[in-house]
Amino acid sequence: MNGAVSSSLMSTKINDSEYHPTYGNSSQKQMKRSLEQIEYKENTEALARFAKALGHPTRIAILKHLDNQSCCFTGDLVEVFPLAQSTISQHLKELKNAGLIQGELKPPKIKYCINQDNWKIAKALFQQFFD
Amino acid sequence: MNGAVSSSLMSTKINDSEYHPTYGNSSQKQMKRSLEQIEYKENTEALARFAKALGHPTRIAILKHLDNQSCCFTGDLVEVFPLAQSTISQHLKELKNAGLIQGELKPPKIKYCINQDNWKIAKALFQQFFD
DNA sequence: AATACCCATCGTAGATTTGCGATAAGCAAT
DNA sequence: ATTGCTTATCGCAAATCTACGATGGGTATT
Repeated sequence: MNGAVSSSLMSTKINDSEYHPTYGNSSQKQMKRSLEQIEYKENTEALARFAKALGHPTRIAILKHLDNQSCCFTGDLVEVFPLAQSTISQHLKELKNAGLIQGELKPPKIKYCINQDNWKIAKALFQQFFD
Repeated sequence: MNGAVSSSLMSTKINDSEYHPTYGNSSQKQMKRSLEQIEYKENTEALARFAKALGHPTRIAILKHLDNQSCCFTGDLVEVFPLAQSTISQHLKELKNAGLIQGELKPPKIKYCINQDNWKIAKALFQQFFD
């Protein structure tokens, strides 16, 4: 059901133990929050997921930079932004998990590019959402 | 400089003490975080701000609902979603602060609609972002 | 003025995010 | 095997987010 989107979203992931914001909740410990899962429509979660990834100016800026340069290395970004290398790396990870970018080993560096397939999906989702 | 966008974004707000995610930081207390403000390009923050507001499935669903019904009351949403009234209200507040919706007093209720002006701005920003 | 209705706001708890420095992990060359 | 370079991950602290119940505020109506 979420096949086309989610499966390709994860195409760059190494394993599945990555960050997954599960709305509703999968943990077993007692909570204040309602236990009942909220079921959202078809593309609602996918769109929210993309939006969440875009919800930080640094990540927007990274994507813009990637789009301009077509590709770049982590180190390039560290020089562009006044943020620690670990912080940049974390933002890259989130963008990767959201499926918006992909990394390619270019030893000793890692080259990041926009993930064009998912980019198109995201674009379509936003376009459709805004009518 | 951010005139056209930001000023209209705030058009539905009552006062300015609302939530403002200031990237970089305005508080004076000692922090681990870098004190230097990060300056982002023109529309980067505006886009991130819209994206952040869209970054939760419930808010996407609320907006879809508003778009279908063209308008609706808080109470309607409370019936649609398995969430507390206060939670719905909070999501509405965030959407309002982001400028995506606006409220109109319709005693004893409050009628929420899409803020068409800012909707167009957001749409344009995302469109331009995705090329 | 008091009531009733609807909704916002407050206060709180737990989860998540963001940031940093420090450390580990991966790969190529020596 | 060791070194060097690059990047990911860990562990922590502070801030923010999400959710709830409880309370407060505003606007008719009685």
